[in-house]
Amino acid sequence: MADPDSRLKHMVAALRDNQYRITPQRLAILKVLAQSDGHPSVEGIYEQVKPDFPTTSLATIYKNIAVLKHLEQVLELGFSDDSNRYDGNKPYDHPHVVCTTCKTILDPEISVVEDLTKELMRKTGFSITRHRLDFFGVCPDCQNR
Amino acid sequence: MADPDSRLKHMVAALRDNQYRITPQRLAILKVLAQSDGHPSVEGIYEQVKPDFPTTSLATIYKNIAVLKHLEQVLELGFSDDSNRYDGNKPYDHPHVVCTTCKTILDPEISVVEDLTKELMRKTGFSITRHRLDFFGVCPDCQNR
DNA sequence: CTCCCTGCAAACTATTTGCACCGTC
DNA sequence: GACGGTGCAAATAGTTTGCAGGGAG
Repeated sequence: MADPDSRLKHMVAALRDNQYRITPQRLAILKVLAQSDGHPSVEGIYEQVKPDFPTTSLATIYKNIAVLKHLEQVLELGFSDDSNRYDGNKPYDHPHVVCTTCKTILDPEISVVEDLTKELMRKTGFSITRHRLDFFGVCPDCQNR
Repeated sequence: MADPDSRLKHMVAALRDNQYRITPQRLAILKVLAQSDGHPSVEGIYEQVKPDFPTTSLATIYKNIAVLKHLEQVLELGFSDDSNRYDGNKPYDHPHVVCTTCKTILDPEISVVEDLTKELMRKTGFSITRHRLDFFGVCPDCQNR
């Protein structure tokens, strides 16, 4: 995992470079995304920002996420049956392991993804540029209950 | 791919076995799902059923899909940024290759999925029961334009 | 001082639900 | 004939948009 503090600085720089202003609310959202290993939801970000900015609205969270997605500074994990989750640490495609009980999301180490992509391109003729690899199950903690 | 006709019979049998009635509309929806290699959307099913049943409503499609999901006779592929797609031929988890231009969805042959799952279970301690593996790119046809 | 950003409320859209009539079993 | 299914319309929920005031640069 990247150092959260350097991730934050990198995100701020990316915003400045593109003439986006650094407002306190925006900074608070960035901090949540840069520090979180937990892949927070919009609601989760909202809850974490609220203590500092009680009047914050969900619309602001959504608007900022849209900006960060556009600058490729956050990875959006959409789950059609659940709320979206966001990864500000590794804003690029990578596999996830999801606990269906406690909703924890892990970033496992996998090496074969590139090979797999190449194999598929060869077999299908597609030029593949993105992927979404999710595995669902129950985490060790939830198994022991 | 399974023989569409035998898939249809299998789906009808699954419904009968669970005391669901076979209405003409329901049968029409089953046919679309059993025969389609194209992984249709709700809207797509709707369009294909309409010619035979002009008064069909989307609600009926949704209700029937809910039944079929419950009986595990259809695989739902939710895309948070797009409408859901359905696979009635292979109603179990398997990888997909999606063309981001024409929205075609292929079922590629991949062998390593089981190995990958086992590796992840060993590394993470999760007990993994489901997966969702999507690769996105541009299909050969769309590349030549 | 300019103009982007925020936050409220209203709008939107895909999906779900309620209910009366219809048709399978 | 009983009761599950259909189809219309209304409800719902997550997300997006419009707009006026506030604050970063």
